[in-house]
Amino acid sequence: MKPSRDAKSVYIAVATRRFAMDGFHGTSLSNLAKDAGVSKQALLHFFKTKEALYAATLTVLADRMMQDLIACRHAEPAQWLSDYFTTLCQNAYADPTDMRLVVHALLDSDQNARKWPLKPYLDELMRITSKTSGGRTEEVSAHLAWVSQMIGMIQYHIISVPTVSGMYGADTATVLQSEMVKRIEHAVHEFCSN
Amino acid sequence: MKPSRDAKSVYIAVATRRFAMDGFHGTSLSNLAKDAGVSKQALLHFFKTKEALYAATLTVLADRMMQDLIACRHAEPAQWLSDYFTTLCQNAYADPTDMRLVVHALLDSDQNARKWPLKPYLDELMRITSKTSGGRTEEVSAHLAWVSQMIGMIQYHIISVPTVSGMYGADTATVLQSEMVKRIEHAVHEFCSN
DNA sequence: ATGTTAACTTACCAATCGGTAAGTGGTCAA
DNA sequence: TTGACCACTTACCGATTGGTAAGTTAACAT
Repeated sequence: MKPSRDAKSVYIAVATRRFAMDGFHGTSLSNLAKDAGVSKQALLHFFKTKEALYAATLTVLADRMMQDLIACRHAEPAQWLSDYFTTLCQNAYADPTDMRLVVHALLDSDQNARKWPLKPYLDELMRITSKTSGGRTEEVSAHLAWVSQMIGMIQYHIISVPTVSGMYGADTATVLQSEMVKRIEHAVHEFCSN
Repeated sequence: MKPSRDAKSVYIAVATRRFAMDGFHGTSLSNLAKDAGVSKQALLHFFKTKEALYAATLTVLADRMMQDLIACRHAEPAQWLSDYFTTLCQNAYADPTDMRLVVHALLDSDQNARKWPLKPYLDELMRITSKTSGGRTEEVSAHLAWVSQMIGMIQYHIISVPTVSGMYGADTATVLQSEMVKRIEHAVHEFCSN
């Protein structure tokens, strides 16, 4: 056989890009096959259905986001969060794929009982949050609210970049990006020094 | 003919719900026709293509959001913003259609040169923002950053409700909602008393 | 009464959808 | 050498897609 021992992960990478760009319904197996340079049955050989391939991309996405979070580990939880959120945002400017995929998955999640693999990632974020001075002994929902607010403003900001750029010009969009990073740092600092 | 003098707006209403739920690619003309109780050619009689119908729903959406914003008018700009954002969030709990449609449109916007009808709405929000004590004489991008952050956290929060509810239970999701409204008010107050 | 027009309907179309069935060719253990 | 297996292909399927063409029906102005 060909040197494609990791063909499966290649297909997932291709699918990740397409699903992030066009969503589940906007992506066809033919498109994915064309992107990967194989017939669509090559995909169906590894993933029995389109749904299964989609689920696989979400699982890999969840692992990747968890890794990125761990990679920013810092003794000071406030610094950890600040580093992570800012690098998350900066990386997304270069490649918004992951952020777009998460939002697409959120929009799809209600119409079928699809399991959500990002829960461990959210739990870890809440665990770090609870160790900051702003976290204290409050309830879980308070941590969840803050984490939800942070990743919400980041991910929404990322997916709105093309639109903002079209409305107000690329220059304004660029300034907005640095402005947004400042706001992220400010939000972390304000919460943790509560 | 039937009393359907306003059939066109009925079709737009049906399409709004469907597009908000399933996105552009996840919605078919057959579905829309079935929802409206007519043949799909009834839709194509008013809107030459599926794209045209989608564009019409976005235009009506933009008008509706602008109206909702104006309806909250208040002499004090900070109060205006606080009232608007909280009612926007509260209404979305009962009917997340509009918020979902906006996010779907954001995700679709890069793959074709689709005009963005929500610009006047954003401009109005920035105008109000600039009149608060927090707005002062700063640059436009600063207002845009704050407005983007606010509607981002609200809309993202709304579309994530089903997922959060599935992950942490309906009770936690309910608590999260009231927590989020508090965070909105806090964010407005913090910005305007800068 | 009659012609026009708006608001539809039925019939139909090529293209594409996700998915099945049946091979094909290369690798590797025995 | 052989046979099993894996990655993959070609061929094909019924269903559905967005959209066209040609009526049909009712309201209304003349």
